[in-house]
Amino acid sequence: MTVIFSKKCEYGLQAVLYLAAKEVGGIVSADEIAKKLNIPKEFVSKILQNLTESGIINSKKGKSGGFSLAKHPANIRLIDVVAAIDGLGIFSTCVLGFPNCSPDHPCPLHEKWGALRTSAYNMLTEQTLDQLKEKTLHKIAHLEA
Amino acid sequence: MTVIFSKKCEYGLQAVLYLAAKEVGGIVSADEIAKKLNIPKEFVSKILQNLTESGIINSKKGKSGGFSLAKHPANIRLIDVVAAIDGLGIFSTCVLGFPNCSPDHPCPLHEKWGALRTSAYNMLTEQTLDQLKEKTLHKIAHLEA
DNA sequence: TCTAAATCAGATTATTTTATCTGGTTAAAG
DNA sequence: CTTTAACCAGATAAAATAATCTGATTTAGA
Repeated sequence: MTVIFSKKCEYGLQAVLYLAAKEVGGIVSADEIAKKLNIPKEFVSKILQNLTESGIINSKKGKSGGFSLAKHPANIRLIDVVAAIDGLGIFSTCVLGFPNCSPDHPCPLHEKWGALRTSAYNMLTEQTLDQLKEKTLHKIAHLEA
Repeated sequence: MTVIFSKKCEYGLQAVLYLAAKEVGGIVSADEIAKKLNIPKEFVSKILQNLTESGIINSKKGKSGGFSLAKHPANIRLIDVVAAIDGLGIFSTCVLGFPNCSPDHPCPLHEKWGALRTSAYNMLTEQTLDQLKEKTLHKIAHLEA
């Protein structure tokens, strides 16, 4: 099998989208996120810790604690989450795994893949959490089915 | 880090491109492929065996044996190699890892990602080994640098 | 015929990724 | 002040991927 984002990154994206779909500033526990998204709790907790270190979300300790977005959802782009978890290597390394793939020594797919990759990068840069709120709410509503 | 194709698939693509860059019908040993592409020999051997089972390449045993394309390079598409090694799951599973991602219950990126994914699929379907021969030769020429 | 060079098949090892566990710290609420 | 529900930190385990090893078989050529 092949992958675009690591599981960590997929879960991280799901989690921040979930946070954004709740009220702004709302605090949500890792337990709730894990249950609603069907993600292993311990795993998502670790990911949420990472995102807290990255400054994308805030954490509140102690009883009735949990996580909330660190910025307004209009100011959190999907690419920020990807960069924090998987890094941006996917947008620069050679799709065929050739070394030194560059305009000077391009791999056979350099141009064609580069164009697609740029489109993907731009899309992830344009899409912010607030723009996806409605769609996220719809998706979440159908998760138990 | 994140990945598009598995290492197996990257190496497999490199290997068939290499075979196509050599004369049609030419036989190349796993050893040569491994050395030229800087791929672990035992690993690429296994991959070449897989591609032989898939009918993409032929193998010849014994002394002066090796591998050659099973069809004319104009009839081998990159998507064929990807399908044989990684499968086509990447073109159907949800980029965010949500379950049941479909037109009925789309994830927040369903449409936008779907468009990009289709472009990628089409590109890999259109590109055949012969079309990439010149570019492959150029890339190979600069691999030792 | 014998040897060398190659593929083939299956097992094994190493590394990375994914997931879990254990115990500690924090803080709200009674 | 004590309990409880949460995050936190680091270790560990499990699974998947990447890589290697061992020995067998095949075949061209001296």
